[in-house]
Amino acid sequence: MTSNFQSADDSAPLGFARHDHGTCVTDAMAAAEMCCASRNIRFTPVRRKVLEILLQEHRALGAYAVLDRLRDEGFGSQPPVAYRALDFLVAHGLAHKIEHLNAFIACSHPGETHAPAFMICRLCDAVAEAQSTPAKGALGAAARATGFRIERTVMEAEGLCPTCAETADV
Amino acid sequence: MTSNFQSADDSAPLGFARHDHGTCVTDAMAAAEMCCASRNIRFTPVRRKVLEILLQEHRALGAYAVLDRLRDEGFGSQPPVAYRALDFLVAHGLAHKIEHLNAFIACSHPGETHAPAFMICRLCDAVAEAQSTPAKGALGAAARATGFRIERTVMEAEGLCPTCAETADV
DNA sequence: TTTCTCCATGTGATTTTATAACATAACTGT
DNA sequence: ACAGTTATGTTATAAAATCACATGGAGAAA
Repeated sequence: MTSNFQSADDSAPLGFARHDHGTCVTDAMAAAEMCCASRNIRFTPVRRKVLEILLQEHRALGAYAVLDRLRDEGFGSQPPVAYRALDFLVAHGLAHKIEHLNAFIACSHPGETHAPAFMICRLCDAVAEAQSTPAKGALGAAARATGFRIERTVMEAEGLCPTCAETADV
Repeated sequence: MTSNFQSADDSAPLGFARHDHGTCVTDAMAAAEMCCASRNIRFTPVRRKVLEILLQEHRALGAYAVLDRLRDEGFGSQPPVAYRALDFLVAHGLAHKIEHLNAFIACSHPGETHAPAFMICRLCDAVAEAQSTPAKGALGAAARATGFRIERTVMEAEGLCPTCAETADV
């Protein structure tokens, strides 16, 4: 079990809006292929499969949820298999880790170098990715003031997505 | 093991700068007492002790590191003891969780409502707390644009603190 | 003061998340 | 074809977090 998994068909939340999920997965996979080819990094079957899983589910997925799906597809079934593929995807900007959830999600803007920021709905677990500009905000100012050299940022907002916010309202 | 614990004496990194650690701990504890009293919440011995531990260490500490110290002080030695006290402190703004490290740190600005942002040195693990202004940055703009209602933010910058940046430079 | 209730603590067991260590296989460049 | 490197598979274990339930203490109600 583990996967009651039907969102793969047509529409699913991205940025809290509905969209054509079928082409979105296909397009993203194609973009990832290109990205890996141009950078001479190896987009192996496990890695490809993991990205596909993340894209299809289109929400943050725990490593063990990914692993379940990998096992179903005939890949290795031990944690390192999933973690290694996920680490690869994260390292190359094809996926991101949501620290607050200990979960992973496919990147919405692959290719571009970017500092992602996430909005995470605490009710329905939908996740939207936005671009942050760390250097411009209060954090950037603090870093400049203290001499801290920023290499990577984690920006996650927890709250209510538009849909759940409406429902929650009295 | 577990506690080579001498930073409690005099000076330690806060905001990557040295400061009088003795009075800093005392002052912060006093502020916490006041804060709890005025809010009618119970600042019990375990909770007090955990905050004291975090303040003394003055860096991000894992729950199990805190637990080790609690045991040494004669408190319960099972994980929930530490997690419950930490949850309490976090819930009331007396401490924060650094998601990226699965660790906890005493708040530098207790009392004030605030959206903390952290700068975490990946070499020496020093952590500095700054104030962020989520509503003003790119995240706030994205939230307004999509209708997302932000309740809490996690902002963590990983990189090099001034000291380590110097050392790391060629 | 006694009792009741609520909240906090203590403890054992378990779940979830992540890594270490090592053997095998597959690709890369020569 | 070979050596060197990089990826995969597997066993085992570590680290982080929660569940479930018993006990204890403070304050309110009788």
